[in-house]
Amino acid sequence: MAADEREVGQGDDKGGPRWPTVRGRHAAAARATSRDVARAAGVSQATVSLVMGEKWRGRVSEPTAEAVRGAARELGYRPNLAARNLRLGRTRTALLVVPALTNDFFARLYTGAARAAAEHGVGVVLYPSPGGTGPAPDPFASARATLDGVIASSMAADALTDIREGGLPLVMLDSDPERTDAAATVNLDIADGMHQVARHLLGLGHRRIGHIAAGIDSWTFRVRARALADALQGTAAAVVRTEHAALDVHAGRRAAERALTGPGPRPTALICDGDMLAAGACKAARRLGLRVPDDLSVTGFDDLPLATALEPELTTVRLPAEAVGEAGMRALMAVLDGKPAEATALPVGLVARRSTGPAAGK
Amino acid sequence: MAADEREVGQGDDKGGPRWPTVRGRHAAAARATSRDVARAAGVSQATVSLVMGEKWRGRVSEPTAEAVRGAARELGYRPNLAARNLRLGRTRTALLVVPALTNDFFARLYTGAARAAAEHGVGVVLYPSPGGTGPAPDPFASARATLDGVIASSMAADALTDIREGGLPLVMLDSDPERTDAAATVNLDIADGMHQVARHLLGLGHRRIGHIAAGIDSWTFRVRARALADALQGTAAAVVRTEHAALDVHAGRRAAERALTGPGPRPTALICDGDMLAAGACKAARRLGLRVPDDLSVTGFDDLPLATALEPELTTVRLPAEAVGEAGMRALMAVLDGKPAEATALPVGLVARRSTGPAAGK
DNA sequence: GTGAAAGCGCTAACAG
DNA sequence: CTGTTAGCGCTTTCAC
Repeated sequence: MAADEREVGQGDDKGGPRWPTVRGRHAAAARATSRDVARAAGVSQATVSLVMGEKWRGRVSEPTAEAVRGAARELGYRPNLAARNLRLGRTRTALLVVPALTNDFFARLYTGAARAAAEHGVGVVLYPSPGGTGPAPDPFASARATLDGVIASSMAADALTDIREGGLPLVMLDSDPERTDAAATVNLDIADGMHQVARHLLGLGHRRIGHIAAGIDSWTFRVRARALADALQGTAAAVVRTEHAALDVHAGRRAAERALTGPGPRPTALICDGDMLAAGACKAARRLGLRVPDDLSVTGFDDLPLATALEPELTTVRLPAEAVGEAGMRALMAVLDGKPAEATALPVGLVARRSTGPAAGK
Repeated sequence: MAADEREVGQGDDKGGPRWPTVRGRHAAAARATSRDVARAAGVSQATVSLVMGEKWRGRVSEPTAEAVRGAARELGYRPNLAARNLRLGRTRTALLVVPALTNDFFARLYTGAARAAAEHGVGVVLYPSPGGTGPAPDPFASARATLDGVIASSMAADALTDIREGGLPLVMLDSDPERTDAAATVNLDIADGMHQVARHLLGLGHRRIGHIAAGIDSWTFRVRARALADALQGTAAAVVRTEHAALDVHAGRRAAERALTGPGPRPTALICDGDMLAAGACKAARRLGLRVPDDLSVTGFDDLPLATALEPELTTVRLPAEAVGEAGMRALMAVLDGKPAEATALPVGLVARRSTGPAAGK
């Protein structure tokens, strides 16, 4: 078929208008190549390459350059990326692996990464790993692009073996900074975020705390549990109940129901590992006839748009997702340039809204 | 620099171990090529290509094939995609252009498209257009991959001129089926969805309806307004108020406040162009001391996870996003195969939940 | 200041 | 059954 296409596209190489013409079976115009442009402009193909690559200063005369640009415009010339990539051996493209698309955190992460990449003339291809935080199967099958490097966010440490096999530089985001062979790491100060939540609740007089934890085995959630325990250490408060849930509203609601109706004293506050879980907790409260925040305080984590879609709005921890994406991409660029990459931990901040209030009397 | 790399990687072409070795400035292993594999297996480079491409049956003996596979594994050989793409003239990669990443609809769209693509051995690269539904600036700068085709969802008709310039086959999703030069179109029966909403509310006795419309100039929202007017035509009910809002919760809340506090009789039901707007409407109601659904019924559109994150859960219109993505990708595959693509319109369905109820007695 | 030429790594036709 | 060969379109020396 490729041969057929050549036949049709180049059969009249030495006469008649070569372009536009029909290529293959669907009526798509055969793309002009730099040789076509050269011919049209009456220059050599190399000159076209020089001009199009903005490398002509002092090598090609101004009128010639202008002629080339004109011919290129005329023919609708667009350089063939496959050829350029092959020749250059690099693609100026990075892959961003995320466990989910649905989550606004990752959308913002992408935005930041794409911005930083653009500054370096690099593109970003998103790969939502089908297995969530678990093993990421061959992203090269999906994002078929040849890649210069990979950034992965919030994945389990061993989820990236397939990807690492590609031998590409890897930057890990929101992941265990210890147990990793990534070239660089960018993290959030998750522990501090949880400390802030705990202090906030402590200050409001809460002593019996329930923890709605994400039932996902990844660094970011392990840190949350540990930090919460740390923060409560030596205070009058304690986690009286921990319930695990998948990261969605329904699972969060059921976990919160368990936490609120289980044996023992009822928690006056529910700390949730994510805003989605917190939304579920709010639903659970309402169904149990508890008012938020009067009877029950609820905190989230992430500050997704969901946090302000609810009423009352969620007290939660704001994660600088875009900054993480930017820092991650910059780290990758540094690695690609052979510069040493330092490990970063970005600050996070509690956003106090209406879902938390003073602990109910007693 | 590229020259340097070649030097380092291939300087000892005729002696010593060629692989692994150091390439460029960062310590990444130079990738083995099919020639390296051929040398290691003691066969010609073409044979390697045949074996790796699963095209060896009846052309290469079993032992030879096994030797090649062994050598490839040994060397960690991965075919160079840039080279393959250049040679084949196609990349088996499609671009999916969406106006937003944050929206679960588009996440599901991607899932469906990726599944259908995988069946054809095709990859999907996601391009979240920075300008939302507006003009999509050069996605080729971002997704640097060479592409075989483009699928665009919910974009303004003239937002794709840059993309179309690439001369690639284009399939449009959730877009005006008339005013388009796309090779194929896949749509949702949005009008029917709005009709269902109207009938539902009519049946509950609502006569004064407010419309919280998306202030976005795209087909999908124009249809909603028109269909609503159609559906109410000749009934006892009418749209007493229309307010426009950007597609987020806050804007939705403000628009709903305007609709509920403006002059004239207050609507007993608010039809919203999207679940996010409906979430805003619910917040507005609560702030105005109105109970949903007792004092005010609210409907959404899309059936995002947000719809069930709220309490009460939203009555909304479920859009088969994954099916749209699948159909879109299949249409693109058909176009690429030169087959005629038929225009499709997928059915949508009302999901009645707790945010709608009987109209409050006059 | 411009052109000629050498490949990047791969596939597919063709020759043995 | 296996090897040789001719490029895909581009970038980058190197001659002129």
